[in-house]
Parts: sequence; C-alpha cells; structure tokens
Amino acid sequence: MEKKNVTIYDIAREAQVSPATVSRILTGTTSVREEKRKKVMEVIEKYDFHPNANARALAENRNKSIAMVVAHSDNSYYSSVFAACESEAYRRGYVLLLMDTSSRAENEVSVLKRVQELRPEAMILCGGRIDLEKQDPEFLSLLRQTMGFTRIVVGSRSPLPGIPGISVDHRASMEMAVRYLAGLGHREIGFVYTGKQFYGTAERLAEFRRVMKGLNLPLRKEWLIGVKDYSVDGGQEGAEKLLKLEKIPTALLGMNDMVSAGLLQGLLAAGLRVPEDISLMGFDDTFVTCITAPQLTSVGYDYQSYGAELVRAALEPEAEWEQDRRIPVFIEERASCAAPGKR
Amino acid sequence: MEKKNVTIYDIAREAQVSPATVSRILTGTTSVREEKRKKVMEVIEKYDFHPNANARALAENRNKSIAMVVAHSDNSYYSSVFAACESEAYRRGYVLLLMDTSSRAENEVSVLKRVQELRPEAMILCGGRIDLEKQDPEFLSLLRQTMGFTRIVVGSRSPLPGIPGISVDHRASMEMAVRYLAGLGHREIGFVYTGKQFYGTAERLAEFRRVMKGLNLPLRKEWLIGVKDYSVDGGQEGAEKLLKLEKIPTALLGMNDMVSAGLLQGLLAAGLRVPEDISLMGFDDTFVTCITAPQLTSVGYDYQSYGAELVRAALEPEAEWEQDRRIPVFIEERASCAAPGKR
DNA sequence: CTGAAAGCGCTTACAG
DNA sequence: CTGAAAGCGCTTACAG
Repeated sequence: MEKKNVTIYDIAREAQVSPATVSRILTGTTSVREEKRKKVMEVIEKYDFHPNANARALAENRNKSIAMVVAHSDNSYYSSVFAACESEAYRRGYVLLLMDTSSRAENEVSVLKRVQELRPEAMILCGGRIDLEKQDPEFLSLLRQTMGFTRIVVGSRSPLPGIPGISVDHRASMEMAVRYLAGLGHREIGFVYTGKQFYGTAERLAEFRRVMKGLNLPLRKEWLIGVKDYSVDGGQEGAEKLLKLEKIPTALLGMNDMVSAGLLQGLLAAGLRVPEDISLMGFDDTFVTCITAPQLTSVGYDYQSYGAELVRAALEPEAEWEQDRRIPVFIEERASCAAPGKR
Repeated sequence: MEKKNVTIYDIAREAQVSPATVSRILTGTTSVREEKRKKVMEVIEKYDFHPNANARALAENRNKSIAMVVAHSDNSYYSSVFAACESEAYRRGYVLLLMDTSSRAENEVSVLKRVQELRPEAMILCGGRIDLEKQDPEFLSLLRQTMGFTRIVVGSRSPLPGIPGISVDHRASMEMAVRYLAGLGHREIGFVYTGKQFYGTAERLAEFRRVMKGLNLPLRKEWLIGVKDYSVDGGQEGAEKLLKLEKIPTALLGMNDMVSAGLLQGLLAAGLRVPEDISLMGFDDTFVTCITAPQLTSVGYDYQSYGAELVRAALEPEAEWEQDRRIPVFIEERASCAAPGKR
C-alpha cells in the first residue's frame, strides 16, 4: 500500500523530457510541442500523477486557499454564507480553510495566529469581535498584524483601511421591514432585539426609531425588548416579557428567524393567533422560516451573491473596491403577517 | 505595506545562531541552550515571525490539514458533524479543508482530484455516493485511487478495507423509535421515508419491518410512504399522501427532522392535533426540533463525540480500528408524542 | 520550444 | 547542544 510519492522528475524521466517541461505542461504557461505533451500526459495518466500542491505553493508563493473564519459554523446564517463562499471559491479553484472561533476572543487570537502560518491568499472573517459596535483596539492590532500575511475581507464594516467590508444592509432591512408592516396598516410595532453591543443591532435599533418617527408611528420603549441571545430561547423570553405588558403591539419584528420562531411559540402558547392577532417578521430568511407554522415572513439576502462578492473581494485586491459595501435586502413574504385585526 | 517575507534565515542572522537552531526551537524537537532560545524568541517576537506552513509541509511531508468533504454544507446534519470535526481538529492543531459536493457525482470526482493534489493528512467523507446502498464501482475505484494519497475515513459504512466507516446506528435508531412509540401504547405506526437507494434508509426500512413484526404490530404498506426528498416539502408531500388514506396511523416517524417538520405542518393544516390525534417523531435531533410547535421528539446522536471519533480515526491510523463502527443513538423527548387518543 | 540551475522556506540526518 | 548541507517537489528566469 505504501506508494512512494511520484514526482515531476519521475514523469520527466519516463517521458524523456526535462522536469521543466512537465511543469510547463502542468501549469500551461508556455506552449510545448504537441508530441512531447502527449507523451507526458500519457505517463501522467499511467502513474495517476497529481502535482503536490504544497510544493507548488512554496514555489509559486501562493496556495490557492482562503481562510474562512466564522463565529459559529453550525449557525444557519453563517453556514449559508460559507456554503456560498465555498461554491464560489471552488469555481475559482480555491479551497476554503474553515475555522470556527465560537465567538471566543481567545480563539480569535489563536485562529489568526494559525492563519499567519498558513498563508492563505486571503481571509474572510465573519462574526465575532469584528461585529462590535465599538471597535476593540486589541483586536484591531491583531488584524493589522495579520494583514502583513494575507489579504483580509470582512463580512462586516471595514475595520481598517485596506480591509474591505461587505455586509448586510441592516438599516435598509429595518426600514423595509417597518414600511412593509406600516403598509399593511400596522401602527403599533415592536422589536425584539439582542446583541446591542454589535453594530448590526445598533444600526437596526437606530433605524427602527428613525423610520417609526418618520412615519409618525408611536415609539413606545416597552416595545423595544432586549433578550439574552439570538436563539429560540431568546424569542421565548421576548414573548414572556411582551405578554406581561398591558398593551401589546399589533406587529413584532424579531432579531432573526430563530428569535422570531421563539416569539411565535410563546405567542401561540399564550393563545394568540398569528397573523390574525399579531403579525410577526424575522430577519435573515433562513430555512427556519419554512418550518414554523405559519411560515415566517422574513427580510432576506441573496447568500449566493453575497458569498461570491466576499470571495471576489478576497481574490481581486487590484480592483478598486469601495471600502464599505452593503448587500441588498428584500422581503420574502410568507404567512406570518397580515393587516391588523380589531381586538 | 509590502512586507517581505521574513524567514528563519533572517531570524537566525539577527539572533546570531544557525537556521537549524531556529528551526529546532520552533519545532521543539531538540533542547537548545536556554540563552540562545531566549535570544531567538526575542527576535521572533520583534519581527512577528510565523513559520511558513507550506514550506514546513513540504519539508516534513505532512501539512496538518484534513479534507472534509460533505454533501451539503448548509444542511443542519452535516453542519453539525463538521462543526464537531472542526473543533476536534482545531484542538489537535489541524485545519479542515472544507469541500462541498452538493451530492453531484461530477463534483465528487473533481473534489477528490483536488484532494489528491492537496495531500491533506486525511480525508473525512460524509454523504453522497458513499451512502448508496449498492456501491458504485466507479466511485470505489476513485476512492481506491485517492487512498494512494491520503488516509480516508467515511461517515458511512466502510466501502473498502483500509477505510474505516463510522456512522449513525440506523437500525438501533429505528428500533428505539418504534419501541418508544409502542411503549406509549401505539400499535399503528407509519414511516415517511425518502432516499431508498441509500443504506441509511434501507436499514431503517428493514428494521422498521422487523421490529413491528417482532412486536406483533400491524404492518400496512400504505403506511410506508415514500416522498421526494429530505426536506420540509418532502414532509408536506408525505402528509398529503397520508391524509388521502382511509385510515391513518396513530403515530408517524419522519425520515429526519425536516421531513417531520413538513409532516407536522401538513397535519396541523388538516386540523389534526399533535400529539393528541397523532404522534410524530423525527430523526437527527437537529435544532429544527426546537422550532416546531409542538417541539419535536427526535432520535439524536452526540455530534460532538461523533466528530471527535471521525477525526481520531482520521489521525490515528496506527490504532486498531474496527472497520465499521456505529455511534450510539438516544431519544430526545419533547412534546410531539403522547399515548394514542381515541378518535 | 526546451533544459540546467537556482530558489521557495523549512527540517533533519550527519558530524562534531 | 549546534552548524553546514542536502532535500522536500515544484516553478521560473536565463540561455539557447
């Protein structure tokens, strides 16, 4: 079973050409006489030869890999993003080195150290400290250091010059959501949020206030409900808090689909009907929306093109990227929203 | 910004030792005089030096990476498995090269070619043709060829000697599920399945029949419902088919949590109550179970330890692995099952 | 179009 | 404990 490594030299010897010629055929950089090429290809086939990517990486000083660092690889949002990145990377002949930081600062440090050794051609960073509303100077200096080793792109705001940021347009998503509900006739709208320390939440909170005010809708602070985390549990917590209020809004926005799913459970359990008694919307348009009953209307993004953009920005540094880009959002209508009923 | 690569030679020169000494300090293979070590470490710090993993890979002929090839990286089951693998790999200082085949044969071919170039120390393969009940000879020969380049472990049955297979114990999962429902008092149990060509389905179908028979429960073939795929849609299709029957069972097993979620929607929509009118169970115990209302009872696995096993088998070829292992299963009780009511 | 040779940045026998 | 040197398997100026 111990098959010794067959190299370009073995191929060259057998095909009676120089190793350089074999290499040229492999890389396709120079044209080679057809006769030789044929002979070489035959030998390659015969030995089932595959050039060693590590050696090539060293010689070419590039290794056709992109490090993808995500906060929680088993979270639907992140797994959609990186599945999209993977498919674009694959299309371009690149492989993704997946690393999960579990949102822990100490992991972020060691993962970035690892990236510095691995020398991927680029790193795409999604989630974790990068999303903090107030940038963490220690993390910034870690990023700055990592920039010496590889190009960085973040699925967030750009933290530093030279690091493009591509992220969901949180403000647009909130504006669209509120206007959609208002369009349905809702005036009393609540928002169940979490992660106030993150820019995505901060942006949505600010935008929520701005749009509600602009539309002359009542802004009641007890309808801005903070919960512990981005989960079904968080949503249930939100529902509990809501149900203690003397007056509840006619429509509710959940931080993401998971939170909305939790909200839905809590509301249903309390005997409320959705959307007859209260409308409910989520963010992210993950497959969670298809599992709830009623199915959840949600603000979505085109993950496929988001991933493609991230990879493009990662691999085409020469292009003149805007430092900050926001990807478009849209509303995916399902069954959880309706005109407000009279109660 | 163009920082030229600082190498072990630069460090050596400045620390006034030989490159070999720097290398020894980095790898920690030999003891080095404390005085020199200190000096070298200082210079390393000063330049923020990180050894080039590509060069190291070439010299050591190992690159601390594992290729993880999955069928659908954004599917909850697979993303749980690889999140678990990632955390174990990371713990061991390995990085995962993630590749997604989207279950397409042509992608499997090119992905495995890619693996042969990349020379990861091992490859973990989950999903796709490997799961076919009837092995595909063409795929087997591709695997055999890939074995010449890297060790292979599959999250399935072992396809070939030398390739350990670690997989969910589908038979045990089905037996446990049926016995659980029978224990609740159910005699009329249905199974909504898909992917009959895959061994996991075949095993569960066979075991379903065996256990039902053993328990003297009625085996009606119209209660074995085949649907198009492993999705919510598949589940809804199952519900439609079921509702056309003149007599429906008192309990239903769905192929996985997604299918069960679809079944639930279909049954609820038809005015049935779960679990009062009909009990419902899923397989895989993904987070989908927490999103449905009622929450779904499901047969689960310990993903964390499954991932750890896969990585262990991948990285410890010297150990005497059984060629085939099955990971244990358990029932996670939630709210979707109850004793049969009288209708 | 093609070959000989140097180089990519490490590691590791081999000597001492 | 430590250095000089060869080697890992490629690519790519440099000459021809």
